[in-house]
Amino acid sequence: MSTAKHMQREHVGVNNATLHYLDVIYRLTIDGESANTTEIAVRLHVTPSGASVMLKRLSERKLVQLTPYKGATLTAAGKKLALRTIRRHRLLEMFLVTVMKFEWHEVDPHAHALETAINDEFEERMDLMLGHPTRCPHGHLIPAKDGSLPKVADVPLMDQSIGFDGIIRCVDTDNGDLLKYIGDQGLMPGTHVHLKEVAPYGGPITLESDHGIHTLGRNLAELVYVERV
Amino acid sequence: MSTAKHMQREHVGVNNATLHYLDVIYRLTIDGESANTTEIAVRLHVTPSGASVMLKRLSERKLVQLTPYKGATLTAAGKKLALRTIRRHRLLEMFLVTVMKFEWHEVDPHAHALETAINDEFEERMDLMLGHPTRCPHGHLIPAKDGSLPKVADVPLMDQSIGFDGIIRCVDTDNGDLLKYIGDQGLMPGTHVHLKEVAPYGGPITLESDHGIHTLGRNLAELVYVERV
DNA sequence: CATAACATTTGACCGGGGTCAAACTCCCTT
DNA sequence: AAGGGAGTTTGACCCCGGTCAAATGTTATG
Repeated sequence: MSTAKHMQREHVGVNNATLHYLDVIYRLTIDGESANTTEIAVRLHVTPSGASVMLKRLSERKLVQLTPYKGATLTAAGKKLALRTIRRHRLLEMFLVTVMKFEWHEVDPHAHALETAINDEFEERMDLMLGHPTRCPHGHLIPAKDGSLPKVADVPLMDQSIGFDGIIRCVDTDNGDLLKYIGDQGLMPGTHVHLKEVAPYGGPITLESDHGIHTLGRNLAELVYVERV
Repeated sequence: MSTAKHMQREHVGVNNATLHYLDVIYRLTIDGESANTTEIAVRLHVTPSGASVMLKRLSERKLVQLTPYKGATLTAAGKKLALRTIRRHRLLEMFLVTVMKFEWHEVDPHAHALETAINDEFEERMDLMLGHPTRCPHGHLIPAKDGSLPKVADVPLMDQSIGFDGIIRCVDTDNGDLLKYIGDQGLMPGTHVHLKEVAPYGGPITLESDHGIHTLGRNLAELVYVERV
């Protein structure tokens, strides 16, 4: 009878904690590897033992495929929920920036808190207002309603050689400080960049953009994905 | 360290369930009476025994003043949290209608799901975008940041006599069906109405507005609050 | 190949928010 | 004043998501 309850969890056992686990496991298994317990625990700020117990529960709920002592992957059902959460997260980030005028380095925590609180109608209203965006403000892909991801030509900036010309497509971090620093230099998705120099032995790289010359440490440069023009 | 965790609960023990209890108790004690366990339970879709246990916990946390077998009221701390939740709920409703173009009969469940997920920054951003509104779309007062409520001259439509002229200020229900019905007739806050007739023995009333003549059953008419012009 | 180092799981426990059934208060009526 | 019925609380129990310490599995290394 409770409309409110209906909105908070449509399937029994699919609640905030569950969705956050699935989300993290999805990210850790994108590369095809299975996710190990400790890594999951770290990302969720939980002890490995706690994560271990939760993983067992998730596998009983058929959301996770668990091989004890080996690792976890998502089942089809789990992946679907993970992609839904990620879609909501990224739509929310876009919404927060575009509609509510938050800055790109502020939005991740808000989106995280909201991603498990909204429902289909809210998700669709955002999608509509934003004109069906395919990327979040940081350039991550927004899964479609059916879970599919657009094909893109993003490549790591650090795989390119000197002289490369391209457009920034994604800055792959949720660390607000780093994002603010990078954003303050105008190095956001859409910016045209030219790779001028790569210092040896893990040294900094030098980029040129419309906003001038930028020197980025290797750790920052590794977050940047580009598309060749 | 977890930013996300920080955003979800700033004080230990103040979580969704707690806030929803405080919210309900606040509403039940506005009239000065103390709230009885069964009524709280009904509103939260919980058994009276469950509510009883929770009330004890809330009183241990000094959010509720509990007199066993008598009833509950809020402490200053509990009231503050309740008012914050109500402020967020009503700002959200306003936001959903004004910015996201939801209809007034759709927004309550959304706002309910979101009211415990947002934080100060989000609340303030909405408040700013909306120009510091003092009422939600249904006309309920939005508590200020400090918990204070604006003084208003709302009176029940049903306390007025035939010939009364005034402006609808509030439609006091969260029932979507009723709201849709009432809204479809244009009887929303701001509408000028003239009380033409009151049928005896709990019969319907007849109103005149810019949209024409309306006949409302007593139960609906009792939800309407007006300001004399 | 044994063993150390590390990752993982288990076991005992906790708090939170529920359930149901039984016991208890309160208060109204006879 | 005594009962009875409604409302409330308690007790025993449940699931969920955690903790810590101990046991166990896996793997790399000398």
